[in-house]
Amino acid sequence: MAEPARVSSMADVATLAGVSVSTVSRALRGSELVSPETTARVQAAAQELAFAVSRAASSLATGRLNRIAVLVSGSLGAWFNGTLLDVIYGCLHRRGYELMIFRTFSAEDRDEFFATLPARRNADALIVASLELTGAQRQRLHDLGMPLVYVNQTVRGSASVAIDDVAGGEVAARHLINLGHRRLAFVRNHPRGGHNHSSDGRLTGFHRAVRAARLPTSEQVVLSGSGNADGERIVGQLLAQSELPTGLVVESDELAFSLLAALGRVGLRVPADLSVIGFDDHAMAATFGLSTIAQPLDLLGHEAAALALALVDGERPRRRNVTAPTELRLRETTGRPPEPAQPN
Amino acid sequence: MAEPARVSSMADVATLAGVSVSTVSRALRGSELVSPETTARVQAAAQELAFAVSRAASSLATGRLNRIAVLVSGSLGAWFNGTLLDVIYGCLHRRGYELMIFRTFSAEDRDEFFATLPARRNADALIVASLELTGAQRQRLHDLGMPLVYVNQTVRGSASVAIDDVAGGEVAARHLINLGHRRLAFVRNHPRGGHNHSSDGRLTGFHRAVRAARLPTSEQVVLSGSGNADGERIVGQLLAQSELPTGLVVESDELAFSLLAALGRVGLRVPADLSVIGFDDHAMAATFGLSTIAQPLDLLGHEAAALALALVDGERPRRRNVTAPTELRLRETTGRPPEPAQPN
DNA sequence: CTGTTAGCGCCTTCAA
DNA sequence: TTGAAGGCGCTAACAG
Repeated sequence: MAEPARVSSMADVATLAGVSVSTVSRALRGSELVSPETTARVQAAAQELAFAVSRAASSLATGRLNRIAVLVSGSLGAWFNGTLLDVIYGCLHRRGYELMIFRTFSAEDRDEFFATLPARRNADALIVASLELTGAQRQRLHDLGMPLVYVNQTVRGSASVAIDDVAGGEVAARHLINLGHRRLAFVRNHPRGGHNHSSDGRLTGFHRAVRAARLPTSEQVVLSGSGNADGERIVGQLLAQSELPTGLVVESDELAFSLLAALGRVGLRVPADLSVIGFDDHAMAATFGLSTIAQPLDLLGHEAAALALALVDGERPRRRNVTAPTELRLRETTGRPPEPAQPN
Repeated sequence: MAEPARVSSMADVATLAGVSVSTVSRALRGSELVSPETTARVQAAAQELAFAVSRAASSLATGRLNRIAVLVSGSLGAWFNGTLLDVIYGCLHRRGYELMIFRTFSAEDRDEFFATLPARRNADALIVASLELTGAQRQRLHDLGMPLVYVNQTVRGSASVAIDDVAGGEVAARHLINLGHRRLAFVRNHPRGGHNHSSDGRLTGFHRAVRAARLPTSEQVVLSGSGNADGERIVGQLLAQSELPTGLVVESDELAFSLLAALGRVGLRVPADLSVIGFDDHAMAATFGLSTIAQPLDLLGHEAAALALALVDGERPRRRNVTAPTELRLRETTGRPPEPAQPN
């Protein structure tokens, strides 16, 4: 940049408007203390210079960053992350807050985050989204001394917003059972080592429904891939069964899509031969007619943002731990099982 | 927050380490001027206090924000935005830069952005991603006096990274023509009023291929929906034709998915009755076997970030206008036309 | 209603 | 190799 092209600051605006810097500061923030004429003059000057406040300087002076950090795991392009961030962005923007993103892919990323704590002193609050954390890590976040909100994860002593994965998994399975299915499978995904609370919860719900219906446990199976595109592998496991399950409860829609495509390739018809229900209500679920358990990302995002902002404002929100409802969204991939249910 | 829980600053670290603030500042940034022992002592103190630098203060002092802003249009969860942001985030993070997002949905959002210019003085550079701008708006961005990089949009006098939409559209159509198709349709999307350069370019390429092959122009049609989920409507337009096209070039994969689902519903088989090729190589394209023209988002993101960083560092990058290649990705939705091509 | 005066926490001279 | 001093641009008292 040959010519630094000095960008105007409040001092320039002040000079142009013929007032002091303080007045500019007040006027631009709409203080009642400034006369309408002065305010107008200041605004005109600011406009003319295309002046924009330096948030860095302002933050330094006030101690408020006007920025909320969100820690996510996995690609920003992943459906869950992208959608959640979008909702949160909207809420924050409306309130004059910025969104700051921290992404972690690997355990190393996580370690780096916890070693450097970049959110500290650089955001007014931290939202932790769907991230599996160790106890020590949670403690460290707690010790940060900044407002903290967890999404899809309930942590003692911290604010949180989450869906009930167990209930969702239970409804998914129960709905198939009520349609007459007797042999079910739960399909899950075991990515890059480590637990996944959501997945675990959904499976727990699945088992609960199976038990409640007194279905023979031996006929209910759990299939697992190692990625959301692992449909082929799962179909392989499926076809290896002595008797094919007629209903599949899939941990997530993304995995269900892959499965659906793989089923189509081997000629299994859905739902004629096999019913499939996903989980999430991914944007593409409606397009492809996938029955699913909808997760209210809108609500999760809104509540998370609202909680964060409330905590920043020093409020004690009435409900620090919000549970958002899931909902069965029936479409075209689930139906009655192929043969009449045989009474065992 | 009952107890403000004063978070430690450099002064605290300095006290604990028994040195001056300047030394802490230098040590923490790895200055060669500080003795190894002192550095170690400072680091230990910082560690103990869980100290993190206030970027606001640091920015104010240096005049560098260490932050790049990205202006996008539409949801952060949209495939293009999410994926691009993810790539850019990675590049920036590696270089110690933050990502700051500005999202615009509507014309009003855009107006707000241009009225308040929030990126000004709050980021070191601005990346404008796939956004249709008026001349006045581009001028205003230019006048911002900050490094500017456009993605998928070429602007005179500014750095840019873009794919060749025309070439992509041409290849898509040509490939169908070479497979024997004679009646083609281009399927596009006319969202919330206004042009779309990408779409226009792809259509231009389509026409070019048609002309080069000397296909009867009257038999090539353009179908259009008003949203990426408008497959049904397009199938309606399709079935209203006196003679069905056998090959469909669809402006984007997302629209193609919706179309594919709608075609399935009316019983049209792909590619037996109809070939479909999309554009983008959306994450789901591989899953569903959609043939498509791949857009190298990775490359676009990397180059955009690299250009922005280079400009921030005052470098004159050799290539200010990068064109990224598209690539035909053949999968299962395109094949030979149903009947033998009839020589006109 | 407006101006003056001090910092906010860090980085960068300049001295030592 | 380290410390002291000043200032980045803004806001928040405190005067007037």
